[in-house]
Amino acid sequence: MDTLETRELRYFVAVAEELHFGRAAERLGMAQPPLSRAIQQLERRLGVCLLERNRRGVRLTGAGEVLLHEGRAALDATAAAARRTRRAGGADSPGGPRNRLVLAVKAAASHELLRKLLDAYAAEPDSAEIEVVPCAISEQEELLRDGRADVALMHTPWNSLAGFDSEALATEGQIAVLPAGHPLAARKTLSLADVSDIPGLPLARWPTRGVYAPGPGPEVHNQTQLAQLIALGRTVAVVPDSARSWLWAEHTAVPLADAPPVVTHIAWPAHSRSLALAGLVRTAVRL
Amino acid sequence: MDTLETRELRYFVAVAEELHFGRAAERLGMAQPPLSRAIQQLERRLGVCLLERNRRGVRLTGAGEVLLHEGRAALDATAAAARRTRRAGGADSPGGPRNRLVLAVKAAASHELLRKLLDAYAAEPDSAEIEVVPCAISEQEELLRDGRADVALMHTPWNSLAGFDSEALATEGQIAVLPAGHPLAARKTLSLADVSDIPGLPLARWPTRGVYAPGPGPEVHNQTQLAQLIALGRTVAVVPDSARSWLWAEHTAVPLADAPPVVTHIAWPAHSRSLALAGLVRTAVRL
DNA sequence: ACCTGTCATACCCGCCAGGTATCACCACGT
DNA sequence: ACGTGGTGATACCTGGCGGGTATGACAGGT
Repeated sequence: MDTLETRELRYFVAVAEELHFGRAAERLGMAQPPLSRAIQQLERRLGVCLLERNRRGVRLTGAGEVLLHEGRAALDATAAAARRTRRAGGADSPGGPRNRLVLAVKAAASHELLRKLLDAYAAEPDSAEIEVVPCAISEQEELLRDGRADVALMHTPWNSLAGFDSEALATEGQIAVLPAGHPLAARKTLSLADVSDIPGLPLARWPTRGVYAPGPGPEVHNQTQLAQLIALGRTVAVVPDSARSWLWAEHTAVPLADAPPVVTHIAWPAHSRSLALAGLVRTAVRL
Repeated sequence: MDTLETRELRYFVAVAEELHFGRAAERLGMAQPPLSRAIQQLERRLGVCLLERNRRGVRLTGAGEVLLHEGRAALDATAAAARRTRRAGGADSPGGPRNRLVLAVKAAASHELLRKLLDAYAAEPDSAEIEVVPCAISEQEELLRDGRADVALMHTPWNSLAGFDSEALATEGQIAVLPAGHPLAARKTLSLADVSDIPGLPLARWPTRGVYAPGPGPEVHNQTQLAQLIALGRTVAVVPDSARSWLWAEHTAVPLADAPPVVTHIAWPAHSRSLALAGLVRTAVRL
């Protein structure tokens, strides 16, 4: 009577994202009429109008927005249940695959810390196998939520720790990376205001979830591009202190006095009860 | 192919909790054979053995334990989606019911703070209606997770804030409540060690999720009972400072130097994006 | 051996999810 | 005004599967 089925949620989320029954049906691999009917039934069962069908297209109502957000979370949770159960399967078969943890990391971030963590954990008795999955920083939270990863190394303030349990592992300041010859490169320390508006040297822009914020600086999408553009005297960047390890001879790093500190956390789904995870976290906080 | 249906999760959780197909089927309002078949199908689709059926009963495998935990979380999330969508429905109908927030509080805890919060929020422009739901402290997290509540006043260290966003609102120490005539009642301050083992005056025991920890003290399940037993000289209790407001003349409160401080938080589901909630939180942190 | 309690199997039925064909509607062209 | 294309809704049919009843297989307790 009042239990939403996963199928209905999948259907609604597809329609709400496409705002078009035909395209949503195609994405779901089905015909359009049964999809229309399913959504109508969903609205009747919830006693709520989810979509506003006016001529030419569909719009979400307030309740529809709520169901889109909550439904995505619910679908993530069920997908996580399936994935984690599959991975746990066979763990009790004698001599079967070892319990395995999937660790999501932003590529090249905190790799010193990561190396130490992996070495220390592997030395522990009864340690599980760790599969390291490099991904974009904006994907880490999604991976944890839908069960593709069990634990992640995250960096505030870029990652949000909302909804996860976490332990802080390290704190570092931020530096401005300038072309070696630049006048400001001679300074002992700089402020954010100093570097945010240098004439002829705009701050580089990173994509956030695939889209670039508007601004004058060049769009970069990997660290090598950034390094080159700085070396060529075309841009400046603000990065955490540990990025010094990949700087070139043509770069100069100057500490930023007022930039927010970057904190590396180990984070995991709040309800997780895995012994292997607990061991990894214990190892991490002891580093 | 690989999407778990809500129905399957409901079935499995019932079986995993009962560890008995017959009783689980009865609880689900269905016959036992289709339930057996559904679980078998689930195991085949996941490619994982969830239950160990030996003679006489059923036991969970490791994968089964994982699915029980993760499945409960997923079911909570879908139930929350349905409830919150229903409540959001009608909010856009002109002149319809105001947007409403459900606030879960432990009965009688932080009632001074609660009163100030409700008054201050009601004075805000565009404030939503607040429905206050009193409940046991162990139920608050469940209410937030399955959508019966939108926000809660929680108290560390008794509540766990795992999986929620929160803001700390107030910190208070703890006091020992003694019978007025007791020798220790003359002391200016006490330590936990002082009160944990007073001859003839054992610490009262509160239920945690309905069950009492073993121990010598009397079992109490509400504040009036506790007050009376203390007044009769049968027990001692350790409570937060704000509990002074309900003490009797026959009680004496003595501060505890080494008890962990009690922090009152306002907490809400981490993914929540409600404007009304944001307003309430803003009001709360300004108090 | 018997009975008892457990879960699995066999078989049947009715419902509903999904497909196809079509309609109703509106915004466009001209 | 009139087609025309593209939208979501309706009508109707069918197959699969979720669910019920009856029964089997098997292990313990007596």
